[in-house]
Amino acid sequence: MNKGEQTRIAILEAALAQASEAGFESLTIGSLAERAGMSKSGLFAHFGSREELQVAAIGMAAGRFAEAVFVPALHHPRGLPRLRALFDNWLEWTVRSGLAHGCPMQAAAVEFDDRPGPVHDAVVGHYARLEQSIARAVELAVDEGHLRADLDIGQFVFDLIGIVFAYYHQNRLMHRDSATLRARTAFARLVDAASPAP
Amino acid sequence: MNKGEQTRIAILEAALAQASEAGFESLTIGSLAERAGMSKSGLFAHFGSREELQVAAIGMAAGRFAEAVFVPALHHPRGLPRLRALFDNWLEWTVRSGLAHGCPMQAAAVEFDDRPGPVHDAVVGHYARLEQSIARAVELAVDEGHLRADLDIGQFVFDLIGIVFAYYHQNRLMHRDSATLRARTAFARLVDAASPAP
DNA sequence: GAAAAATACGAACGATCGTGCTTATTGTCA
DNA sequence: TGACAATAAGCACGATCGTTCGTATTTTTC
Repeated sequence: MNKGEQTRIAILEAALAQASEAGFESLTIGSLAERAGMSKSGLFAHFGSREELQVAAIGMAAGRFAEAVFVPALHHPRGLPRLRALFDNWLEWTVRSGLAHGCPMQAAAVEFDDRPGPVHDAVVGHYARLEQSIARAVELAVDEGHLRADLDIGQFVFDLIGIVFAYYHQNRLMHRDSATLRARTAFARLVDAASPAP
Repeated sequence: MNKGEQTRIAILEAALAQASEAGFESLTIGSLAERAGMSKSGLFAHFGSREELQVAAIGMAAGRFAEAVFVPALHHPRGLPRLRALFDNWLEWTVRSGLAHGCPMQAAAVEFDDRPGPVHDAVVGHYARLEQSIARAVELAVDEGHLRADLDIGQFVFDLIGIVFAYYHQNRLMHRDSATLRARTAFARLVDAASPAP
């Protein structure tokens, strides 16, 4: 690998850590350079602008997310087991990826939900792909007969997103230890309501 | 009312609009002064620091929230009707309060979930009171016999938060028109599962 | 209406912002 | 190893950041 690429990765690594702690708006060239142990101009040369840096960081986060959530879930058999794995990985992915201070993607989602531009588009794209992948996994569970054939998949995905977001809120902001149990309980109820009639 | 107080309110009004559009981190003295139509120093004099301004803005948002969500809900009979009103108002409160670009409280929650300080504490305090008020409304619904006596109220509140957060995500970031219907469907299912056995 | 108090402004501060340049250092390949 | 390309640093820029201070203006009070 080129030297340039690996420092670029190191920079984005630092950027994700920073974004996890204090949001994407806190991604300034100066503070990031200090964290990465290099000069402002040296860091800046890897990206044409701050905005491109932010977009690259979003892409990096999306890659990490896929690695931590989707890849390991593929080792579980399709259907409900894989769906469960997806859910569990989704809950724990920030911690498992060394981003213990919150999901950077969620931070970007809130900060850029109404600011058009490449960063906004990157975030929307990530969540669109995420929703689609989840929907696909639910579809497989229906095909396998693990879930009802007449299930409203879009509604199922909506409910799932709600559980995860509530979990992050209760866990990260409110520091409620009960969050994990609550999320699992909610998931169990969701699956139960979507199960085939006996 | 003092002249000072009313300009202070006007400033905080502008601050909420700004925070709704681009988050609390974007609340700079300069841009806010321009939006409020006064000088930086003149604006600054109303608050000892930027942090105090942010805390005051959180307080203002909390007040607006209570006005838009809780006060009108009290006009509905206690129990399920009031709970429904709370839910509906919660979904629509930003639009109804002129903060059409997103919930400033949610922005603050994500931006300050891991940054200790007065702003963090203010946000946590708001959500703690919010949870408690919702829990009280659920409790009343149980007392009225509208919901099961053995209902896990904490879990119910968790689920409700999830629905609202998923709604804001789908509505504001993803611009899905289906978000409202999805949220209402999820709420109906939540209430149904919590209803007394027939 | 005059005196006192509250409020707003203008200018300036050191620091940091994002972003260009130019120069040195380093890595890569013939 | 030498030549060339890639990468990092140094420095400087205009702008803006939060904040302070002295002064002008307005509001309140007597």
